[in-house]
Amino acid sequence: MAEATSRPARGHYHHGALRQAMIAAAEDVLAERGLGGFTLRECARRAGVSPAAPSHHFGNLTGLLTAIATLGFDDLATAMEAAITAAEEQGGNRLAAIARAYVETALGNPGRFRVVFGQRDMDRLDPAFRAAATRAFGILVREVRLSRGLPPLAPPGEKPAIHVLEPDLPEVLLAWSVVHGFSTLLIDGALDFLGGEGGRQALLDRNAGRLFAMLAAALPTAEGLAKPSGRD
Amino acid sequence: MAEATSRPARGHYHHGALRQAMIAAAEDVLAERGLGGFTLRECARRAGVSPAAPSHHFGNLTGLLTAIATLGFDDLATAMEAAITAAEEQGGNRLAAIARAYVETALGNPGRFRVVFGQRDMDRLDPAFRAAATRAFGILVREVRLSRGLPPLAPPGEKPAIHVLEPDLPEVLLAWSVVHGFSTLLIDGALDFLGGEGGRQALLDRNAGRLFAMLAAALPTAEGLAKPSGRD
DNA sequence: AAAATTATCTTGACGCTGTTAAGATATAGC
DNA sequence: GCTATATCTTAACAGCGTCAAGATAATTTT
Repeated sequence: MAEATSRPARGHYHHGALRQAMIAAAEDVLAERGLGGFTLRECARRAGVSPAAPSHHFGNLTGLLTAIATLGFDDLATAMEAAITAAEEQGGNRLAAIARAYVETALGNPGRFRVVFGQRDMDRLDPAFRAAATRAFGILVREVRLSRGLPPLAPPGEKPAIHVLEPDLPEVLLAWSVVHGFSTLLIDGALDFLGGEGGRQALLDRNAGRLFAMLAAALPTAEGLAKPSGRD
Repeated sequence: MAEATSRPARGHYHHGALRQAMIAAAEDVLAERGLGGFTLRECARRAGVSPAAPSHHFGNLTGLLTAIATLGFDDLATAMEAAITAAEEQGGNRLAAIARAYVETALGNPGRFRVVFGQRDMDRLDPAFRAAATRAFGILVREVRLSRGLPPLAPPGEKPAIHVLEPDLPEVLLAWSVVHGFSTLLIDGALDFLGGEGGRQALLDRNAGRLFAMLAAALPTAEGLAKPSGRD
């Protein structure tokens, strides 16, 4: 689909919007063939340009993958925030909601998820990528703290200072590890031997409830400190 | 190192022990260059044979990676069992011990760990691989049940029937997800932005204690049920 | 408006990869 | 000692990412 986002106007030269066409092609290839079947030449082919063309926009393959990873991380954050909104309205557990959104996103496009977490060369120090990563991480930190009855670290909009959250780090790591681990185990096929009907999605549907409920219950609530009294 | 496990006796033909030489070379390459820098030709080069030679022993690259993955899974299981033994003698928490062993193994050779979990084409249905995977999974299931005060599913030595452990599946998934997620986040560099002294190993050392303690505490103990009656 | 500059894309080539077919050589069986 | 089989080499193939050089389009300058 999205043949090339815009055909070469007349001749062969000057695609015009190659950067976004390459990204669109890359997303398609990742969705169709996964990360293993992903090649720069195939993306260029779909965008209707020569293999050397993308170098002007991304430098090299690493640059393209970094761009994809940035978008992927952004979608991850967006999916989590949407899940929070939905949970707020329907009164569900917020932490379980973002956990579900995280795994669902990974399962929806495993190739892309693998790019986000650097299963192939990419630049983790790229500013845009770091910004997307920081945003998603900030959501997780905030929700973990809320789940424990603690106020957010900073007013929304500001990026959280990294060293400030040190005290909560183990709790955040627990939450992230659970959702990330479950995601990777699922998409890498490590759980396929469990069989059952419906494949991986069904495995998620069957176990997500209890799994994330245990996660939420595992985070120790801060009782005596701060304003809000913890329940339990 | 381990130049070729045994030099070509005289002429160029007939290495003699190519299979194990290839595996040794592959382990070296994975340790040195990681999965991204891993190639079949480089392994063949180190083993002192032509690029086409390994095909008689492994079929193709997938076959070699499957063999490596099998050994990797076996080592994972061995490390976990050794950790249990150590924890028994020193009175530590058994579940925390195998969790630590799992992450430590992953961090010790990330390239190999990635092969085990199929970041590159391999045959997950290979009998030897499945046996190794089942063994490691069996250890995890047993320890999760012990941690909850439940008896093992089957006498040691017999392979656990998969569908029997269904009731405990969420708990097992929680444990596996935590250790696997923490491992992959570490080796993929997703936590590097947290900075701190000592890098990833230090990050593990600093957080493993509370992280795995929370995991152990999160597994609900089976208090009154005794017999294998379903609960909840 | 014409010319010069810059950005963009093509062509062609390089060394690398995994895989295959055909031939050479060593080991094992008879 | 001859034959059969397993093992390895050589040579070639297509596909990969990348680079240098040249062609073309868009933009800016004059």
